[in-house]
Amino acid sequence: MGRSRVKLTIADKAGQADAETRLTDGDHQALRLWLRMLACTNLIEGVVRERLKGEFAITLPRFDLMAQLQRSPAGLSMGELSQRLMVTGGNVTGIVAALEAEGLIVREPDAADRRVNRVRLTEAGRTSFERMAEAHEDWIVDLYAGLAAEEQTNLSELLGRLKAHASNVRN
Amino acid sequence: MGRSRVKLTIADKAGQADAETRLTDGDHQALRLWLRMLACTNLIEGVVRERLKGEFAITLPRFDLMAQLQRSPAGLSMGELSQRLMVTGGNVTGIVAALEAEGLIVREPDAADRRVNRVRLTEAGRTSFERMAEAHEDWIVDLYAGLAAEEQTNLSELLGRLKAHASNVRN
DNA sequence: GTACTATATTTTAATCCTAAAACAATTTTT
DNA sequence: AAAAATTGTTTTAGGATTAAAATATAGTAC
Repeated sequence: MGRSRVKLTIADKAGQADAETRLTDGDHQALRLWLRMLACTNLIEGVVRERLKGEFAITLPRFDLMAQLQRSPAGLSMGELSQRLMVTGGNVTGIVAALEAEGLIVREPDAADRRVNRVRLTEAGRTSFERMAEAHEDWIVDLYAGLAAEEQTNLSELLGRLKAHASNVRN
Repeated sequence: MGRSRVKLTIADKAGQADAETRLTDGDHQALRLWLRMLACTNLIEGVVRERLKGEFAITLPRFDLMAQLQRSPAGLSMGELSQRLMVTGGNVTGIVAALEAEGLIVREPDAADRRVNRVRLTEAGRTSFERMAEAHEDWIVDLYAGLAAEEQTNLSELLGRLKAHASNVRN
């Protein structure tokens, strides 16, 4: 298990890119690969954030929360949102408060269980989200258009195996 | 350019994983691929953050900043750190202040240009970082061990092409 | 040499995020 | 039914992040 010095930059905002340029000879293949993967992901996520903000004046977390609500027209509790978004409850509280202030969602106490707050999109929120989601999917399709369909399948398969293995390692 | 409804969860903490499970038939291949990629990256980054915190009581941004300093023994200015980490100056100010308070780095005014603050690792910081960096590289190698060397090369090549294309799209 | 401009850094206000504590309401135990 | 345990949500304290404003110093133009 030879170990070389690690040279890395992990943070990599969409604005500029290239954590990789920091690497030196002698670094492990896996480390190089990781930095390249991180650079890719940050690049794409940065584009999405930038455009959501520039074209729709919304942040990614708020967009994600609205996406969950759109898929559950009957509404979701704070706890369900927390699970689906895989963030803490306190975090959901803040994002919901912001979206509610903008009139995109409403929050009403559950009749059956008074501990529960039920959240759903307003009509304005639903309309607004639909427009954003269309644009979002187009952006992603364009960003990945550099790879042919077969290559995308190939990439997906490799990532699936990586994810499966890494999930085990985590525990 | 057919558009289907977008169903997605982007946030994906290391603790649980799987933004993908939120997808429905009819979503574009690129969107599915993107969510899988995001899930992978978040999984691995989560493991790294968790272990850095658990085993070394340090955050990832602080680790990254120390990594830059280790590669520049003569020290770096705040602005150079900002460029290399690809974050804003205000962000660097905060991280540097925290690391300085822990005695891992020092910050001293530049003799030639009094606007400049020069930052470098202390001896304690250097020793500490070396131990962490070794562990870090081992973690990454293990996390990627589910893919054979050839597959890692293949993955790296695909990501390289993706990054090149997406970089163009961004502008 | 004074005024303008450019550069380096810090500060401020906003957002996002977590972990842990505090609260409130429901359910279970006894 | 009272006490205990569980569950859902919010609050608090600590980080990380950005954009934009404020400071401080350096360099340029006149």
